[in-house]
Amino acid sequence: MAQDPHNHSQKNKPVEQMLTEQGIFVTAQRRIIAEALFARNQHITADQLLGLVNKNSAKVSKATIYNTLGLFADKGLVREIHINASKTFYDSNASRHHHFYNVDTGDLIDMKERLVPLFLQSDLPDGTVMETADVVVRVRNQTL
Amino acid sequence: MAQDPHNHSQKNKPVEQMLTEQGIFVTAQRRIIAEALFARNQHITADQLLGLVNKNSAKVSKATIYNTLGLFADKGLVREIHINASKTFYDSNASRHHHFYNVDTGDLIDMKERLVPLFLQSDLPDGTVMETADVVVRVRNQTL
DNA sequence: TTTTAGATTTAGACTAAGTCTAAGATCTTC
DNA sequence: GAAGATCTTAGACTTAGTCTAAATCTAAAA
Repeated sequence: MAQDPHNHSQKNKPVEQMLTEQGIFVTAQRRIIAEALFARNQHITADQLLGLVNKNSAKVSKATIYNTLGLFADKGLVREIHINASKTFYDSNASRHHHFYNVDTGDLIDMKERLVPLFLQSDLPDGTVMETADVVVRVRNQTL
Repeated sequence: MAQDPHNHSQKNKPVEQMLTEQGIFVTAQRRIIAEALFARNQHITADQLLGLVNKNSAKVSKATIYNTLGLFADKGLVREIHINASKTFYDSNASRHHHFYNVDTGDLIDMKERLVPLFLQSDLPDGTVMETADVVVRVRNQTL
């Protein structure tokens, strides 16, 4: 059940406030993870975040990284972007926007807002409500 | 390098023609896989296709299923739809359309064509060309 | 028709992202 | 501080997908 905090600039709030506003109980590990994750807008994998958080001495386990990213995603604080079966990014900017993925370089690039499609409730399958709308446009380097 | 055969009704062509038109050498295994895959419009996983093809006695190996689906995707005959890290569908209808994914039921549902966004070359990152544009809208069952 | 070289297929080992388990730690409230 | 809930953890486990190296197939040359 994703909330939609429309957190265009939540990165400026203390992470404690971000979490409590979404009804997330603040723990030491969640604070550490949130500090690392929301320090800036970034596209990061679970593994990269694990490394970042434990850079000097282990502080948070792999299971907690996954649990916490899942929790944050449920609450709408981060967005999961599934590129393929073995590449999932977490986007610390959860505001409404989408992505270009360069298959040659592996870069994930933000899409300009005007390119984002809108889906109305009436467009959805009967009896459903929207959770997330993800657009990934795969591009490759132009061959001259 | 995905081609775009715009194969709205390639399912009516003999599979041999579909493959040769895309420059794919026809082998026994590729014919078996293509027959099963393009018999109808379907969203199917690699594993399901492996089971379908080998229903009575083994005919095609797992490696060949993956290799062939990858080849067909490269040539634009099927579309890969990445739902999450452990769920990838192959869509035997490769024509331009997108999907709703119901997280409660696991159903993947075709999106009406008018909802499909368009991306112009000028919208893409500099020096890149579009490969595929995938839209997956995640929905959940409405709670009354 | 045999040879040859390249392409294809295969079994099964392997990889790695992510999940699970069950025990321990931590917090809340009485 | 005891009870009970929630959270964290190490490390085992699962599983989709990849890799490898040998065997097979194909087309066409000799």
